[in-house]
Amino acid sequence: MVEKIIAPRGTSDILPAEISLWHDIENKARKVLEVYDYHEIRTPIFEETALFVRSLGETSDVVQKQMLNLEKEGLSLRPEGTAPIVRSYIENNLDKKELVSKFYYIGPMFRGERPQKGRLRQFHQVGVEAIGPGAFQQPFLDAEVIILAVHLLKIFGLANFKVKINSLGSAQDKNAFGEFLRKNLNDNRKLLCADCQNRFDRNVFRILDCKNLECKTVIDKLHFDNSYLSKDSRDFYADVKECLASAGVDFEESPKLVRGLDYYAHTVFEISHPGLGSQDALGAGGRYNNLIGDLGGEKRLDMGAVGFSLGMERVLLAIGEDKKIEQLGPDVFIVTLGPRAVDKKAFQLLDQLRQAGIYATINYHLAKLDKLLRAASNVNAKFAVILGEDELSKDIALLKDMQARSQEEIKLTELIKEIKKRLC
RNA sequence: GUGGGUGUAGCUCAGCUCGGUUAGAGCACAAGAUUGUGGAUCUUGGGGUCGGGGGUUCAAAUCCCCUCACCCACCCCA
Repeated sequence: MVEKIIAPRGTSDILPAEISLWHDIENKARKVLEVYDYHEIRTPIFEETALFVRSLGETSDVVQKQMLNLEKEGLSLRPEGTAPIVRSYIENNLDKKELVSKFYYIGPMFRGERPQKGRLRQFHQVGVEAIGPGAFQQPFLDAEVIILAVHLLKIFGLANFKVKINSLGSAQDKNAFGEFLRKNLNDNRKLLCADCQNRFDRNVFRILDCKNLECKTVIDKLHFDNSYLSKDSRDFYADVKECLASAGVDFEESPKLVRGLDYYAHTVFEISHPGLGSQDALGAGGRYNNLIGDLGGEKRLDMGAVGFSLGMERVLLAIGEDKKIEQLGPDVFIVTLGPRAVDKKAFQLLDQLRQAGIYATINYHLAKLDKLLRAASNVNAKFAVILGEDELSKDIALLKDMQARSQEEIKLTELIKEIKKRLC
């Protein structure tokens, strides 16, 4: 007995039956993204491990336990899209070549987590990054990116999602925020769960979205007054909110919103959907000005950068089964009844139809007429062309409209013209 | 990485608690009723390493151990 080889854990095949859903959201996404002046970039699926260690943070869980390393030393499959794009931006000197760099990407990401609903080891993201010097520190870019994310989700047919935003402030403010948390949580430190005891030193922000009930009550007692934000940061945040409001984006301020990746500062946001269960984030993003310098870009240029990514599997989950796009069937299903399964003239006709750009297929096996018509009906064919021995001897075909259930004899020489006419 | 659940026909599942002839149902598929006209009905039929491996037993889908995969939650995140 030969041992069966199965797909690796946490991966799944996207079969032809469901690919139209993917094409649909990819096509819609590309159209909207181009309208917003974002352009596709394709970076490698794997990178130097050091790239992610430096950008995501050595202590982040993604780096510590979720990275899929390749056997070739020092390489890892990309767990996210931002760091590779920043790497490419710097490596290709785009900061010197263009004032404005607005990228989008669509593709697979990899994380070695235990699979769950809405969480795979190979998953797909569509995301954007807007990077540039000087002017790119404007708050309208934060707003633009959030508006774009919302626009995409709406175009995908989603409505029931929630946008939460927060500001972590500048790098200094973020430190102050951390101090603020440590100071105010210190008295109740013993009430926190074991995980949070750990987080207190390692990454105090993570305590804010702990699901433990004890921790939640402690956190709810905290009073967030943005006092740790500088005046500039507060103004910046206010501008972002104003832009969003005037664009009609329905958002909710969430002072407890923090992100797990180290590189975020200033604006952070997250879009969640109630139908997704425990992994309810459709997408998330924020501002990461410092990452460019941290990865070796020129600090003197005072870079600005902001972006987001959406999880495509989660988008599809949210869209739900009921929205399944109907499979488009062939325009023409040729039914041949000759002694051999496929008659030569029928095959020629098939080829001519295809050359004319008409979606056509044929029965490749010999069967009775009723079975073949049933087959044509099962694949949603618009027309059946019946070519039996009678028809072939007279150089005609029976053109059958599958929906109207009507049929008529057409000369073979005029068949393609007639089909074209009817398809219009 | 931790906890719980599930795995039986192409699909959805029953059977397992309490071991016992040839492991079932619905849907799907195939043949026929209808020798060249599709979505209905009826009849008949093909299909199974019971996830995999090991153990207990006269006997295992059923009990025990190991393992793999999926699902849900934790963790983390898209």
